[in-house]
Parts: sequence; C-alpha cells; structure tokens
Amino acid sequence: MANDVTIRDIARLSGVSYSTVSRALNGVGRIKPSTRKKVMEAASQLGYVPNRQARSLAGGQSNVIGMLVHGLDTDYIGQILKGADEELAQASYELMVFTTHRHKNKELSTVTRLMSGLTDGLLIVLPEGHQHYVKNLQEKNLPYVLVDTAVHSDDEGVTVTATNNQGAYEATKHLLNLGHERIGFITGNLNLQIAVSRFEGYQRALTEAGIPFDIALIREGNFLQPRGREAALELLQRKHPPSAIFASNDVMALGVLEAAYELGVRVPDDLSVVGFDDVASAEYAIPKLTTVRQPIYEMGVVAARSLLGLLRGEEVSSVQLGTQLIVRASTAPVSVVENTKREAKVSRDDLN
Amino acid sequence: MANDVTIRDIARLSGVSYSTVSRALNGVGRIKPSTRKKVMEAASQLGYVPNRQARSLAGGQSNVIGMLVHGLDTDYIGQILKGADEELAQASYELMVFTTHRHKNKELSTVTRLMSGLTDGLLIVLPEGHQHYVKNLQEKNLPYVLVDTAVHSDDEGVTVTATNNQGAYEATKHLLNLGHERIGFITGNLNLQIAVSRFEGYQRALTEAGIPFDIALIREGNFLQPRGREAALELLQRKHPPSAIFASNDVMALGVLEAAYELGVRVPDDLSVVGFDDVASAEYAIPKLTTVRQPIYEMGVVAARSLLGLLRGEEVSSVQLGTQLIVRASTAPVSVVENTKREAKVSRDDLN
DNA sequence: ATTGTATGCGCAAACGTTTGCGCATATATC
DNA sequence: GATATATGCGCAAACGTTTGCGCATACAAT
Repeated sequence: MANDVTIRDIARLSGVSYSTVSRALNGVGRIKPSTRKKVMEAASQLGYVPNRQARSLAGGQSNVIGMLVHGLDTDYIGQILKGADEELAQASYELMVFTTHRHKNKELSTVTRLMSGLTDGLLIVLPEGHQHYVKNLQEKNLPYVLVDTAVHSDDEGVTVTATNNQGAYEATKHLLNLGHERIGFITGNLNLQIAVSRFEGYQRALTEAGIPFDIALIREGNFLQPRGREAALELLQRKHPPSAIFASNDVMALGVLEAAYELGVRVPDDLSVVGFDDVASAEYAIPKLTTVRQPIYEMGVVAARSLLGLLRGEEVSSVQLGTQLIVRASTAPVSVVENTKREAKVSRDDLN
Repeated sequence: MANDVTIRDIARLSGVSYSTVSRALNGVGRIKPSTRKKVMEAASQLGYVPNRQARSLAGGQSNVIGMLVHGLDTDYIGQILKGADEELAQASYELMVFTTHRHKNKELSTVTRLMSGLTDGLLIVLPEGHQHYVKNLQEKNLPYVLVDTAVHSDDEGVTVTATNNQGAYEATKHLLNLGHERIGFITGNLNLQIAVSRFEGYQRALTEAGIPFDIALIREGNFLQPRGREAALELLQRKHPPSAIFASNDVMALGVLEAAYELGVRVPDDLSVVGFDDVASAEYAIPKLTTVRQPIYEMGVVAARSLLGLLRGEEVSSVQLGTQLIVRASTAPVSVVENTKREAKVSRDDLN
C-alpha cells in the first residue's frame, strides 16, 4: 500500500522514460542492451517489485496461475499442488488456489470471468464437471491444462493423466503371480473415468491369465474408507472368500485392512491386499500396504510445465505418466491351506 | 480477456453514471435506495463480475486474502486452508496460497511487497520464522493473523492457537487414570513453541499426580514418523519399558505403533499409545489411535474470521481454541501382569 | 551528400475501478 | 418565500502498467 517503488522511480534514477523501463524489464521491443542493463541495475537497486494488478490491467501478464480444485482436504490434491507450485516458482509465477465447491451456487461463468485477467492460465484438477468450465475458458481463450481427468475428445484440451489401466493391470498380475486366483475388486466411483480405467486394467489381467471374471468378487466403492471396509466385510464373509482384495485406492484399502483386523483375518497370511495411489498413510499402515504408486507430485510438475508451454504459445500435447507397483508387506503368496480349502469349496460357491 | 462487462455497461443499462454504479455496488457514499436497486438489477442481469485488479489499483479492496504457508505437503495445512477457505467464501473473498519455501532465496521484502496490493490481508501459517515477515507487514500496514504460532509479545499481532499445553495435560491424565505410571514421551521439534507447550502439559500432569519426572522416559522427536518409530524402539527395548507412550503428534504415534508391531508388543494390551492432532490416518490406524484432537479446521475458520474483523477495522484479540481428547482403541488400563513386573523391576531400573 | 532503413526511445492512451470535489435538486428552517 | 442544509449523482483524476505510434538518431546504400 505504502510508497512502493514504481517504474517511474526507476525511470528517474536511470534517466530514461518509464516506457523504456517497461520495455527493459519485459525484454520486449527494441532497446539498447546498455540501456537495458542500466535500467535493470536501477531496478534492483531500488528493490522494484512489479505491481501485478497494473500489469494485468494494462494487458500484460499477471504472472499468476490459478488452480481449480474441488476442495483441499485430501493429501492427493496437496501433492499435485506442491508439484505445480515448485515448477511454477522457477518461472516466477505465483499460484492461486480456487476451490470450486464454494462457487457451487454461482454461475460457472462467474468463476471463469473472475479468473481471466486475474490469472494467465489455469490448472484444473476436477474429477468431474470439468466440461462445464472448458467451453467457457476456450471462449475467453484462457489457457488451461486438465490434470488427472479423462476427456472424451482431443479438443477438450491438454491433459495430464496417469496410466490407471496399466497400473491396475500390473497390480492384478502381481497377485496372480503370487498364486491368487480369486481376487476381490473394489471399484472407485464409476462416474469417474479413472475408476473405470482401473477396473478395466484388473479385468484385462484376469482375461490374459485365463481366469474367468467373477462378478461375485466385485463390489462398487466410492474411494472412501468406510465403503472400503464394508465392501471387504462383505467379501470376506462370503462362504468362499477371495484370497486377495484389490481396492481402487489406498484409502479404501485401509478400510480393507480394518475389516480384516475386525474379522481376525491375518494380512498378508490369510489375505493379500493391494491399494492404488501410494498416499503417505499407505506406508504407515500395518502391515505396510502394497500399492500402485501414482506419480501425483510429478503430475503437478508436468501439468505446470505444460501450461507454461501453452503460455509461450508452444504446441503442447497431452501426457500420460507411468504408474509403479510398490510391493510392501500386505501381499504374500497364497497359502497352501487357503488354496486347498478353496479347491474343496469351489463347486459349492459357484452356485452362489 | 474478452468482452467482459464493466461498470460502464451497467451504467449505460441503468441510465446512471459509472461512478454511481461503483457506489451502488460497494454500498459506500450517499445513494438513493431506488437507484441502488436499479443498478444492482442491471448488474446481475448483465452478469457483472468486478475486475479485481482494477479495483485494487484504484485503491479499493482486492477481495483476495493471501495465505502464507511453508509448504503444502501436510494434511494439517490442508485442513487449515479448508477452514479459512470456506469462511472467506462466505464473505466473497478469494484465497490465494503462497508457499514461502519457494521464496527462500529472495528478499523477504519482495514477498511482502508482492502481496500488498495483491491481497487485502494475510493468514500466516508458519511454524517458525514469522518474525521476519511481521515487521515488514506492519510497515505496509497489511493486516495479518498468525495461525498456530506462539508469539513472544502481544504487539506481534493477532494469533489463533490451540491449547497445546492443556491438551497434552489431559492426554497424560487419561493415561494416569488408566493406571499408567511409567509414561514415555516423545517430544516434537523443540524449536517450536507448540512442541514445548505439549511437553510442559505432560510434565504438569505428572507433577500434579505426584509422579516424579523421569528423564529416561523422554525422547526428542521431530514430528516425523521414522523418528517416532526409532524413539519407541529405544523406549520399548529398555530393561524396564514404559507401559504407555505419548507422542507429540499423530504421525510419530504411528511410528510408535509400527515399532510395537515390529517388537511384538501388543497395543493396547501391553502398551497404550496416544498421539496429538487427530489427523485423518489416526482413525485408520490399527488399532485406532487415541489422540488429542486439535481443531485445525476451526483454526482456519477462526483465523479467517479474525482477519475479516481486522479488515473491517474492528478490534480483534487473539484466540485460543480448545483441544479435545479422543479416546479410541490404542489405550487401555495398564495390565496387572505388566504392573507387577514393573513393581519387581523398579529398583533395578532406577539405576539406569 | 542524399536518401532509405533500422534502431532506440518518449508520449499518451488505455485497462476498470474508486473517490474527492462540485453541482443540482430536494428537504428543512426560519 | 428565502436561505441553509442534506442528499444524490456526475466529472475527472488517479492507481501502475503496457504498447501503438511517432519522432530522432545512427548507420548503410546509393
């Protein structure tokens, strides 16, 4: 608020006009290198900090990137934020976080209008409903990148996603390699493309192994822990329970561990459990959770990098980042006892 | 960027001058109620969204609140953010998150200068180093609220904190009531005032119960999980281990659970464990963790509310929010066996 | 030497808003 | 009914920046 140094102050000190100062600072237009140097020195001597509002008002860049998230309560968002933040910092962009739930009752156009001008570009991390924004943003030609969001057609924009299908495939294969044949699966919220992809990866691995897909081993989940617990309770209390459960995310997998603990089912002795994401608590779980690491931090980094590319006017294409199976203590070879028990029961259970 | 509606458009539609529109919108200055109504209607009809940069440039408010955090990787920050965000949303303020680590190499004045103008006020959530900012902000008279930060003198500003001392006191008392007398304690990072407060609360409860403070049961921690595990391993492998361990935060308590698991020490049968914070994973832990719930979400809410008060020019005083003991499954009465074993060994161990 | 062209820089308008000042009208006071 | 006061509104300046345009100057080509 108080006596901040402006480009006029720099102009006075360096003996040029303020428009020259602007050009020197931004490196645009013709300017004599020596003049530029002189101006830059004066600027740093005075400790000049550009006024972002004035800059953006006058049609320049605001050097602020907006990030649209639905809420801030998950570790998942935090990681993406962190990745994006650190990448943007290097390009001296500030990051502004907007939560969308708060605007629920407002018009979408309000949100986008608010942001154009305020921000130079947007990182959109919305599991659903992004379509509503996209059209608006394109009209305003505000550059944006969709993070962890599957799109239906290419012209919805640049996306950064993870190999959900492949990750689930590999996790399932890991269980198959351990000798598991009856593998329970708890889906995510199937409205979300990522949940569908993971489910498909699971099915693909089974098919490839020649194991018939058994609908009785599938439970629909919602990515939340209580549902993971309930689903696991159901699966484990069946006459012929699975020897492994693959949950579509770690939080639900923790619910599976909880259910197993309640029922006295030992993990990994009696039951192998696999999650997805590799959130922090996956490593703190007891036993430590085998999971598919999703490079969420890197997704933030890559998304930021892509957006910066768009801002520079470059051609940017969508990116899919690889997932990685992290084998910890919650998976083990299927026990022989379990195995024979299953063999004996299999005919009866099939009627179920 | 594109044809946004400005106050001049509203002026044209409602047949008044644009300065009248500004006054109507902001509710300042004299204006005829009927005119005001007319303007407001025109504004909403056109879907007007104020241009924040212009507003702030012209000396008005930006309606943006900045939040200063050191990083975004913890659930803890996420909760505060969420609380502040939702409170600010109601007052139609936007929240802009700045991470400070990124500015490490820059001058502090750069950060504060950047923010004045861009933001109307600041929420500062920095466990340490806030002093450097405070002076700068006061000079610029940018209102701010310090969250979860102990200050040394009142004129450092308004703070919102939790009753760390009392919370630790109650947790310790809970263990004492269960019959525990040898209670291990893992401190936080003792550079931080909150860690010191928790330690003092622990000591206060012991003193009050007439139990001598035993330095051998104290381990210095750092609020991180691996250190919690190591500290617990040390304590549990003593000749005469404690029957309970109180860790200064949940993450370290999870480390304690891990250590107990590794050593085959059953929780809560052989060892009671208490944490502090009540982070999400405290409830997912096995067994579910008894902990001191810190109202971090509410701290965000209250901090935002306080800041809004400051912006309105009100007199605002610092707030201390209460903590709450959440008893879950990781604590139990000290076992008789354990008890007798202790009695028998106590003389020998005292030499240690 | 003269013209042409490239280069360097300044002037002023523009971005959308707030707000002090002044003018006109309405209301109150005698 | 004249004067004083309150109220409602418009004008224009200001906030700090970018940028199109135009003017000088330098250098190259003729």
